Amino acid sequence: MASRLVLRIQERYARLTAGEQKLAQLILDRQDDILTHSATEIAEMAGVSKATAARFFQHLGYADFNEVKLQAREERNRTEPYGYSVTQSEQVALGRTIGAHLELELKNLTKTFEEMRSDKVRQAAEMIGAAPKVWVLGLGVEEGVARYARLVFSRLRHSVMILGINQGSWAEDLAMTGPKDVLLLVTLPPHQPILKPILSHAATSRLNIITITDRNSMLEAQRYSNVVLPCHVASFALGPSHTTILSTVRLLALTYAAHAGRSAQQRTEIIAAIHEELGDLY
Amino acid sequence: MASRLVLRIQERYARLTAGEQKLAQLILDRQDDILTHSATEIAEMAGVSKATAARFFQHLGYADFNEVKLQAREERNRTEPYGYSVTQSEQVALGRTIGAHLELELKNLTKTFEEMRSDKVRQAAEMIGAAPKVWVLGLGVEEGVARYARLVFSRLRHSVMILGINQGSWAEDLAMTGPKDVLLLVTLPPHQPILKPILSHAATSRLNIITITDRNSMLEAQRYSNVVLPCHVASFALGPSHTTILSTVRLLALTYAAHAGRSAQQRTEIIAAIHEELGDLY
DNA sequence: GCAACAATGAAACTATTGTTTCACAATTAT
DNA sequence: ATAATTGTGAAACAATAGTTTCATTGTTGC
Repeated sequence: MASRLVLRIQERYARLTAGEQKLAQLILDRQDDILTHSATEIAEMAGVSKATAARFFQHLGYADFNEVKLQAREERNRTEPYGYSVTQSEQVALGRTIGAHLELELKNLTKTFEEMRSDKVRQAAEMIGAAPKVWVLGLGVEEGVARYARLVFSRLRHSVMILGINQGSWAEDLAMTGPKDVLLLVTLPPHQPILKPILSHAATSRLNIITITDRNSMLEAQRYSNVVLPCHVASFALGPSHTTILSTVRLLALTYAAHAGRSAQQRTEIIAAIHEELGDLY
Repeated sequence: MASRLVLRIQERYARLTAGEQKLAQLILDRQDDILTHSATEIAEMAGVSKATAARFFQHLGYADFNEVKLQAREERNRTEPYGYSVTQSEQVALGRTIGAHLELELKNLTKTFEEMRSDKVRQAAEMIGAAPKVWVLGLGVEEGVARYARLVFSRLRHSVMILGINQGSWAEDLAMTGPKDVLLLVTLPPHQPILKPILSHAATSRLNIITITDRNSMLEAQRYSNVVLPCHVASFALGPSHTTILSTVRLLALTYAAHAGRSAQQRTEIIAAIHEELGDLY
């Protein structure tokens, strides 16, 4: 970091006075502190007076401390980098249920994304980009997906919230919505009746509605939505499959991330850093 | 890095004045400069007056610039040693996004289920069948999936509950667990530290643990789990893909439904009837 | 068009940082 | 020992950085 300075210190270290050696040692140990700390702070940390510190840098050949700071800054302006990779594979084994399940899920995914209109996805991403707040709503089984969506998007932008996070808080939450806000709605049959009044209020508040739903509900959804992203949700049992729904949420998030560019990426990095700070293990 | 500051700026960016946006942009572009440059210098670089800069930081909620500097310094000390584990999403050219996304998700699904051992899945289903209670646990992003799983399984059997449904309720919930109960754990990196004590308690309580995780975490998971169902979760960005995770939850539920037979089917019918009674629309 | 209001930079003002002076203590040479 | 020399911190001083005030310029709503 502060290489010139360090070299100079090393060269003269033996001949430095006691107080100066304290300063020198501190700087050798924590080179970056020159960039971020004032001479006064460095003096304090080393346990010497400001006067000694001022003289120290002069003895090293600098006109004043400012020259030290500028040189260190200049030297630092040659650094960056990172990389990353993903998962691997292994063996094969099979069971009848598994095979059938896989087949159906693959078919759902393939159909869904082959039919998906990229212009609609982009339009949705742009709406999210322009929204002061983004509200996510999923009732019943879809609540899980909604929470997932909210977390994924909140890594990419600010002000992403679950609508009605507390039972019966509809009124309070709806009161906070405003024009251009986006409502990301995830809904599959059975559609719950409470949805109607909520959507009606959303229309009045001039929210933009993005609906992720199944193909059969698509026409219905188009009546109240700005953008509909329809999915194939065929399933043997347990009601519709949410696998494709979740995948579509991810596609939308990916598209938004590409749309938002640097800002989204920065946010992601910061959140990863906070995770590290919290001690989360990768 | 000046993460808090950047988050705060992102949140308010749209509402900032022209001069403040110049400052904001500069800081977003060159986050480290907060550490090394004076407010005066930053103001100059942004092309605004010192006054505007001073006001800017106050509007962001800081008492003075010194507070900004100190916070940035502190964060740097916490996070500097590590790199960021974020995928370079960059240009998955916008038009190509859907295709690339589909391709990756298909690959994840295919690999996952081709490698999945049907005996393990059946064993897990049987454990669920024999359990007095089933607890579902997913932290962070996995919480959404956990809630989904809980709802899907609660349509098939009684006593399926989220573990720690209320923040900080770990102790109360864990106190309710008993031998032979099943803990269905969904966890992907970053694995949160709180998991450890919970699993340790679970072991003591003789819970059977079924873990759904990624292949890389598999070995680790085997140490504390009775059954591990590993998934491929490769992703361009946004952290691991949960699509396969969700699909595996469904596979497990399907397998359990087949295992439980008539009892599960009855329950599903009853719940459908209740939905109708509530007026939900199919 | 014209109030009312918000945003801004210049400059006054305050706080902080950095340098120099000076008195004195510690060391060295004689 | 004692004088000369060197290192040091306190404090005076100087230079900068940061904040606030105030007049001016836009902007918005009517």
